[in-house]
Amino acid sequence: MSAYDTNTTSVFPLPLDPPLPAEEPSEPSPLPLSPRKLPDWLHAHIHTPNDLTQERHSAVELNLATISPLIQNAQLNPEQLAVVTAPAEPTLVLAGAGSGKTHTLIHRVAHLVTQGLPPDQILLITFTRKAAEEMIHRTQLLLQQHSLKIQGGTFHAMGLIWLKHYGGALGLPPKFSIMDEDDAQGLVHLLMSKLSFSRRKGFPKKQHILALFSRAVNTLRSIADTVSRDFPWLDAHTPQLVVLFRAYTETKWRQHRVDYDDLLYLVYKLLCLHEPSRRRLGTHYQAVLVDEYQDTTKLQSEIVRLLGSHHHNVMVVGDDAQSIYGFRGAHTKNMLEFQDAFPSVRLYKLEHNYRSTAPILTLANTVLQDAKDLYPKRLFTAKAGGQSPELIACYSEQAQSDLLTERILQCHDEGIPLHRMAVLFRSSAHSNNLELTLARHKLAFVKYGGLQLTETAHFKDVLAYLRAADNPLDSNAWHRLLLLLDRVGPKLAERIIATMQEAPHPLDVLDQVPGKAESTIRLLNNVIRTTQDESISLTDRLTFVIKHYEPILKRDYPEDAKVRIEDLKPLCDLARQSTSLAAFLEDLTLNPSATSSSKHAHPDHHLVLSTIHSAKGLEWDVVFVIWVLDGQFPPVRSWHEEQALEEERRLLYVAITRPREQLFLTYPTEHYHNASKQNLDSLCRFLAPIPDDILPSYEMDQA
DNA sequence: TACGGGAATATTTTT
DNA sequence: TATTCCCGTA
Repeated sequence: MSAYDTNTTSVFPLPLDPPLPAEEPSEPSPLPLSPRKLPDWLHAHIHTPNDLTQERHSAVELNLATISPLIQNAQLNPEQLAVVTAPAEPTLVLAGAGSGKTHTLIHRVAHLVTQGLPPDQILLITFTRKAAEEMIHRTQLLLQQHSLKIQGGTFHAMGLIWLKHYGGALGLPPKFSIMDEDDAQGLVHLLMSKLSFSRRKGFPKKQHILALFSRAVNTLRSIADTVSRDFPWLDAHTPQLVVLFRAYTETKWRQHRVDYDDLLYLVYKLLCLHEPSRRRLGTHYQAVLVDEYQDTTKLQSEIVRLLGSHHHNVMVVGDDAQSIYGFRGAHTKNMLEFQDAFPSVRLYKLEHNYRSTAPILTLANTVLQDAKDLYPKRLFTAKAGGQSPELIACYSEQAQSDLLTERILQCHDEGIPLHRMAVLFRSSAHSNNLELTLARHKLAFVKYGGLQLTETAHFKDVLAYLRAADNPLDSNAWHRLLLLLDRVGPKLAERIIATMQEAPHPLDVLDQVPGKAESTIRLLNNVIRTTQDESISLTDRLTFVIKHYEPILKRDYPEDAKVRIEDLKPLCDLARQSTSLAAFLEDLTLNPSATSSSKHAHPDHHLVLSTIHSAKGLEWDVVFVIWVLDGQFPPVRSWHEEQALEEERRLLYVAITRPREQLFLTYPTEHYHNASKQNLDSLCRFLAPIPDDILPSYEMDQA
């Protein structure tokens, strides 16, 4: 950590600069119109199987002497070994689904360590929390004591760490808090009404506005540009959106708060503009490894580029066929553009699938063969035999749930533990009926991707106390708290918050609010002051807050107040592990699953329900994909957008490549779609043209 | 200005 | 289908 200690105080003149120019910047070069055509450089670096053979031999001979037993024992195939022992230069690894990507990456880390690179100078970044956890965990298993020092996590988690140490150079205060999605929406909503951009005149909803802002930041484009590119139907509101974005940015900054995108954007800005920081970070990390690179946004790939600008020892791993975060600004072309950042890039491919049986892989390849804009790649497996996947038409949603329950129990009886089976679906709500049915049969399950405990009202309320204590400028927290009080409504709350923002001692303002709510506001203030008291243990403070909140909870939720109080218990357990209030809150916003993980400490005997997005990188013996009904998957709104449809196809590909042994695809043959007022009755369009010998289909009997 | 009732609406996916 | 937003009333 020594590299962090010095020179964080130098002031770089960048105070209230909004992240993006309000005026049009120089136009980035437009996308090539025929993205089907692959860039020339890609061909230049393609290793045909023959090339690979030569490459791998030289790699083996060169490095065998220095490879530790760790790597020799790892049973890497030649392609993987080539990646593991690749020279320290820009490297792009195209790794197909189930090709041992993580396995390869962690052995690459082991290789670097055995080559003498200090573990704390290796940076391992991924895009999702789950992938990060998995990778760090497996690295620890492999490297034991060394791994503790390896720097790794999600882009956002790393961003936070860097900003804490170097953010001062941007004028960022040493202490700032992180906004979650809800906070961001609340703030946008507030500013909208302040600026009287009423939704009446067709002004977009806050979710959409935020999506737009996020897109702009993640693609490094101006608001106006983003509107015309990605949100053309909002064109009439561009001037207001620009004003709103600036207000949003300035308010965040004034309140010492950063949203998810800021965690990346500010790092980007720091690396761009503050040479000392760039040099320090760039030389500190001697090797940068990025997983799931296909899900990287422009903003993230720029950070990678800047981090590697000194040593060029950057390895990125990904699979363009599994790029499923386009809605967040990721694009398959980001993967191909790696060359722009590092012209001397070498390309490696991992196409040997170790996960699935041949019939499953054939189906996966078939789904992908009509895909557009993808790097040509065909997975193969040595796992011969295996059962064909099955497509099963059910006559209703309930029938689908019943069928699944039956099959799951059947597999369970055949000796497959519950946690080695998973049900996957396009969107979270698709599992609602199934969840009820499973519960009726007393089948234990965990769900990834649904409404988390952290998103429930009572949870957010309690958190608001902690957040207000941690950062008295946090207007969302105060808004929430003040509205819990009787006789305080939006107007009064807003007035109080506005006064607090200006005051040198914000909390003192609360003691001087005249009017009917005077005493309750004072009481609230006392609670906050106590919560700030670092001499009391965090757990005790939390217990104190909950005690104060209890009567309010009983008032607002008289029916299930007891259940909700029970809900809050795990929070106390979690608090015990945190060193400070600030650390606790950070952990909670960046890692909300920590709450559920304590709740499901042993998901060992639980069936897994998951959105396909959350399932990426994971595998099970048996996988059921439900709701493969055109209109649900792919959703109706993607029907007329080619790009969106392509992403849906890749999403299906991700789902199909999850199982090791058995794959079932099910759908109800008929379902009324409320939003579009039409009846959905056809099979998912990507599966419909597939012949029976690849995907045998069955019809469920009427009960 | 707080609050409750009724109507409109649009409905992913993650950090 | 469930939320979210708007408006009228106390």
